[in-house]
Amino acid sequence: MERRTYHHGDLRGALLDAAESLVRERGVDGWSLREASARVGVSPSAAYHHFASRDVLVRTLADRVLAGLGRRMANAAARADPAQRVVAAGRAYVRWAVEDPSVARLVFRGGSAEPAAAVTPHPHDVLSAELDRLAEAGVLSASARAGAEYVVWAALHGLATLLVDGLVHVDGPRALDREAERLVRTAITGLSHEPPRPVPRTGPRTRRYD
Amino acid sequence: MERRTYHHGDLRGALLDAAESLVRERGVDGWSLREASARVGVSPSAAYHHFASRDVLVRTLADRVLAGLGRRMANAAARADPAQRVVAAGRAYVRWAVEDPSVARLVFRGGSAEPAAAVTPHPHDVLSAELDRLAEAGVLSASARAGAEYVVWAALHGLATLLVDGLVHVDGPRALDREAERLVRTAITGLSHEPPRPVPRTGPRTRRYD
DNA sequence: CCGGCCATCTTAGCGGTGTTCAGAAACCGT
DNA sequence: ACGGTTTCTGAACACCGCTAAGATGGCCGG
Repeated sequence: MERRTYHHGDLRGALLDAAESLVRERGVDGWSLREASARVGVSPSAAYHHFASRDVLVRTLADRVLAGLGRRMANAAARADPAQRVVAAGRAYVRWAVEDPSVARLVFRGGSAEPAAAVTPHPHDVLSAELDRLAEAGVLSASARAGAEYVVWAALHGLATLLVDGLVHVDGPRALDREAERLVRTAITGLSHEPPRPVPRTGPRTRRYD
Repeated sequence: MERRTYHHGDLRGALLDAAESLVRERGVDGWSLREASARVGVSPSAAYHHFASRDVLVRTLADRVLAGLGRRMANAAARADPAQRVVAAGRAYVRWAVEDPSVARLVFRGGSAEPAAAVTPHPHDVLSAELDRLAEAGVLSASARAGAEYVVWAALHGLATLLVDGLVHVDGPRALDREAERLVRTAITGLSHEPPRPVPRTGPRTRRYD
């Protein structure tokens, strides 16, 4: 990490980058702020002019990384066969987690830097959008659609975390995709066969990765 | 923490108890081994005669706590209406997590003290048993039954972790139960409407909380 | 009853951590 | 050229996990 000037230029961004590498290499907590500073070529205390604490650094990084997941899901849905959009988004979710488990753990751990963080597009929202399509297409009734994003999200998130934490193991990307697809397919057909409810469901509230 | 003898008697157990309280009070990582030792009334280094490291202490505690969840699920299923057994077990899973989020995070984080830990009954196994009942009752075909534990488990685990990590919020225990029930009902009906597969599915492997 | 053994606990200390704070260094507008 | 401001440094504090060497006292053979 060469540095020709006394002032760094973009120390804040560089620290986030270093932290992301360290998370990837050694896990969410397997590194120190001092180490990240050293990697950037700066004294330990320099970081405190950009982040109030190590924890804020980590949570800011989590926010930054989460947006990438949302984009990946949206892209996957966009380039998929119209009948497969949700499935594609779901597959992207768990693939992302498995490809980079440490970073995924970082994000899943929750706790955002800014409460009103504008993470766009948020995974929850791309799931919601796809389910809206399904409702318009008539495969989901109004009552089944209400809160449906939470059942799909829960299923995906569950598989992703079980894999990422090593609680469950699948061998190979093919099997992984199959499992993710089965999950969202099961959820969708389950929802579509749901007995109609009198009052539209409300479901959980205040989704946030914050 | 009085102590009349120089030797403690059951320092190992006392340390696990102290650690469990500390996890409950301040989160999985919001405490130090020194603090747990002090709470038990013992010098910091005493712990190292019973646990190779702080990490081993924590993972041993996780094992101990996990068995409680399995028992709760089994009990809930046992005392439930026969048609509601899986639902009851699932409800127990997410209730348990929400009632004691820090401890749940501890368990969910994974990593066991002994790889071959005989955690009985394991949550995965009680889910499996209930799905076997459903298969016998004919609501699940053989191909739908194969690997179904992972679908249900993933859904439950996803909701539990989303709640525990504060990524979603439901207000009140009623809403919580409703959500958990919807999840497993959706999964079951989704699985029961699954198009039959030629070869019985294999599904993920090596379930373990270790 | 006693002496010694040995598991158990303690004291002291090492290297490393997050964080603070006073001051040096370089950039920037005038 | 210079003063003010931003940005980084150096030293220090309290605490951490962990180790090594020694004190303590329950226990067992005599």
